[in-house]
Amino acid sequence: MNAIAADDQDAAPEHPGEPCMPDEELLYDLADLFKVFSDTTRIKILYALFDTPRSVGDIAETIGATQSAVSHQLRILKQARLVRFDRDGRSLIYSLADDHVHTMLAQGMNHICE
Amino acid sequence: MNAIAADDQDAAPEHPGEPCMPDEELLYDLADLFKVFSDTTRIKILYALFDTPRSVGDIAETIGATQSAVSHQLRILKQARLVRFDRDGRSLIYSLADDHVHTMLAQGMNHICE
DNA sequence: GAAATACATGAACAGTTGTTCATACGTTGA
DNA sequence: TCAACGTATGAACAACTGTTCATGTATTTC
Repeated sequence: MNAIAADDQDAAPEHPGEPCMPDEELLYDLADLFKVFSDTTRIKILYALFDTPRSVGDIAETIGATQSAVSHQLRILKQARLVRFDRDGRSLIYSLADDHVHTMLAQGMNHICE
Repeated sequence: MNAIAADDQDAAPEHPGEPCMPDEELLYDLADLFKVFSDTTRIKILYALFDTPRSVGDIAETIGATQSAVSHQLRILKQARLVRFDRDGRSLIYSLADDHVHTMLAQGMNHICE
């Protein structure tokens, strides 16, 4: 579910002060987005795909997790539109959905290593 | 620190900017950082403080939560160094720790509203 | 077609998380 | 000092999350 509040535009952003308080639903979506990044397995998957598209089995081997666990987490990453996949024979080749994901990861890492 | 994967089999660093697979511990820290942003109450608190330092009671009233719940979450935000506080009489005035927090929130919101 | 491969999915379980309730702590003003 | 206020904290509980195990589905090869 990726519902975006369509009927709520708060004040104009663009200052050291953002709008006061975004719509409740938007805040839920924001929390949900961060939640996807908040698990180690999913972070590992994202980093495994950082610059290399991989099959599910490849991911599992790379990060040292079972195929099932990876598949479960890929479902969540897919729902959040953080990864996408193409078919190659019987394999599904996953990759990061767009550069936004790179940015989010880099931003977080940047904060950690300040 | 700048720890790169220790026991990685193969690596193909081609993307400008980031290593292939960071150290396990760093990935845990990264997941933990995102985890702090992954709760609605904490997101509300951060937005309540986005451009206005506030006391605990003020925060609670602003976001519509109990004082206790807010205090519990502030402890987590403090531990993550996302907020700081100054004393004013018997009140504790909380504010965002630094601009990194603004950036993280904005980045996430940016992704949501793409 | 059947077997094999690659992946997805459901149920169940343990571990974690956030809230409420009650209470303790610390500061202020009389 | 004491009472009142603002905040922190611990325990308990319900809700959620991620893993494993078993099985199902889809695609390819024989």
